Amino acid sequence: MSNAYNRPDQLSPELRRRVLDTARRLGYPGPDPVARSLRTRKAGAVGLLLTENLSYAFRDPAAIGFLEGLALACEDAGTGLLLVPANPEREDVASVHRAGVDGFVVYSVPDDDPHLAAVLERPVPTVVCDQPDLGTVDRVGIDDRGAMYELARHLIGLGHRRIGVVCMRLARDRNDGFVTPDRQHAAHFHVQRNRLSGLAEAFSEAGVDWSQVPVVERFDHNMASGASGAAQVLDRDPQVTALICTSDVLALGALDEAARRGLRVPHDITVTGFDGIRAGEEAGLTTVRQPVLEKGRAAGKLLLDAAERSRPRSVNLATELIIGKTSAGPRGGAEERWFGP
Amino acid sequence: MSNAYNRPDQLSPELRRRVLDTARRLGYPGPDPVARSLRTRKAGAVGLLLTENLSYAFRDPAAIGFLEGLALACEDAGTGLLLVPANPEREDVASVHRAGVDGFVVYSVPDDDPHLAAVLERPVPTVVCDQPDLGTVDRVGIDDRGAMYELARHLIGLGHRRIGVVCMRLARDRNDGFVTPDRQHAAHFHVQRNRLSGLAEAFSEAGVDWSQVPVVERFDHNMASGASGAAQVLDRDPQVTALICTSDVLALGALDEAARRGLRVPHDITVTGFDGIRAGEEAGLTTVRQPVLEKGRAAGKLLLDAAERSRPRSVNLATELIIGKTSAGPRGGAEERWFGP
DNA sequence: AATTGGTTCTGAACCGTTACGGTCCTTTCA
DNA sequence: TGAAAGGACCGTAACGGTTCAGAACCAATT
Repeated sequence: MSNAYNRPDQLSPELRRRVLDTARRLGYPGPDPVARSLRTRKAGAVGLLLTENLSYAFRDPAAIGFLEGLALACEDAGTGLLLVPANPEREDVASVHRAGVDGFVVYSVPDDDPHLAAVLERPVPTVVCDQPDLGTVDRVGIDDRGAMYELARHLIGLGHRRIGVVCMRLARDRNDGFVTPDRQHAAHFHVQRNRLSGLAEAFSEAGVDWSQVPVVERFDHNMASGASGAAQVLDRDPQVTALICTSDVLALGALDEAARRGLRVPHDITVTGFDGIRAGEEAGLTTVRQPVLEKGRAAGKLLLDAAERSRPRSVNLATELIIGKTSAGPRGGAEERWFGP
Repeated sequence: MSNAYNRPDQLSPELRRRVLDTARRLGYPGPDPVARSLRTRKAGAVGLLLTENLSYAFRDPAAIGFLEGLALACEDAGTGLLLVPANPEREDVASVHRAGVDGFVVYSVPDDDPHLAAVLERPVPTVVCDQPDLGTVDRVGIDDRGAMYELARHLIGLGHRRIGVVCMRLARDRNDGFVTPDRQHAAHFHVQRNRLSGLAEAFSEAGVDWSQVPVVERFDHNMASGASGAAQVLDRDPQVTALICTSDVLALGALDEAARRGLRVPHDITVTGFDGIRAGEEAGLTTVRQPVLEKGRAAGKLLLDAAERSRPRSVNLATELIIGKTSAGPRGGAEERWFGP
């Protein structure tokens, strides 16, 4: 029976035809995929866990790029890609338990996320992305800290000392407002924590008292948040010469807010982002480009190669500092370069 | 055992604790989702079948919108969303057979696609989207023909009689070039066939000989195709006053090509699209807006409500004609309105 | 003391498939 | 002609859970 469908070489064409015929006559719809999966211990799919509402993945350009890369890798391997619903509001981990998959990719969730914990308990290979290295599972990411450090050095070189920062959410609780150093340090989102720490390091080295730098957090990740975050920084300190955003989406919002206030970029104020999305490129945004598609593809490859069960691997992809048209020396002041201590 | 995990009320807390304890001690990772699915006959996921490489879904704005809507519906229901790899090149239907899902959503595949046939053979509820009404399964879509007819009437009202068309692929075989009336009529992509037929009807009514209208087909769906398609039309007949594209992405490419040729839009030439994507909106494109997100959501709802197994439903969503800045009367000629026969 | 009712717990059947090993039949070669 | 070899076919045992019937137990009622 099974052979008739899956292994035509194991039986005569005669019998095969007869079996298939009667199967059809009896209304047999073909082998049941779930039963097959149980028996063969292969689900033919990998699960993707994201921190956000499923639909968010389709609204954030960087997430879309990641998904595209991951889908590419799955496609190559003929595997399905199961988007696991993990509503961050409810602590409903059942969806993770219910997912019939051969492995998980976990993309940018807070390190204390219960869904992540649930995934790690499942006895399947896992790849975490944009997360701290857990030591027990594969990881793919970038050097967020180093990349942001480099961007900061660029701004410092231009002469910026009085800056403001707009960042994405740092933890699972909503905190739309200024961020204490404590909260920065304890941030549960690995990516944001490292980007901020790269900034802090560079500016501290340049003699800036980091604890005095206004850092504004926004829970929602969209342009409106970038705009209102920028507004909050500018209201607190209208003298800032540079607005550093931890994502391009936020930076595009900040550009909107600058325009609304009649500030010319980069003459009156410098704005920078992070990610290297298309819309940012078109706006000439100074940013750090990260290979989002490659990240997704690498995660997929890592997961699907898990056959060679060596010890957990950790790959860092290269980033590139893009100097666009939104950064320049502080207004008025002569372009003052900084050459280190 | 099962009860200890899933039905805490069925046994004493004492026993439950003991069972869970020994389970942990024995390294039992919790109930196996696949085995559970087999027994309960519920996979907790819906499958999505697209005509294109999986990764394409993340590159086309309309597809992304659809996915977002579908993901939203799945999220509400706590179901997973399985992207089924259906490489259109290979006729490899196995992925459809292997998918452990409770139902399928089929999005814009050619009506002779073997994957679609495979889905229809599976004994699970199915919703087709942007497909002809099969009568046997639920359907969601728009009135492509009517919407395009309306757009055509707008152009006819502006005075356009000499037009060219750039459309997406009409069948599974690649045909980058002019399209015969036969091929138009026999097109396997329901959406494209109906959009073209809406155009043909309106312009025929206006006295235009449709068989003389240059219609160019492009297999790949991106801006470059739109540009080269527009170029091919303009090379054949430099006198056309309007370029009608069957998608916004193609239209944006056509705008590029017009600019390259020094044609001012809409003064020298009118360009129209279809879909109502963000980038088109920003470009002021005249187009038909269709509610892509709603389409996805409706498809998901239809599938997940399938409990009430009434007869197959068919829903049409409303579209809206958007008159942008890319359409105007033909150059030189006085704006000449057409009031019907 | 026996019956009733209710709760907690145990065991077995089943979901549909694939893997495996055994039987049977045919062919080949000494 | 008989033995060995090989191919085709078939039956059965898991895979790991859920469900459900009924056993066992305890308390309360007749």
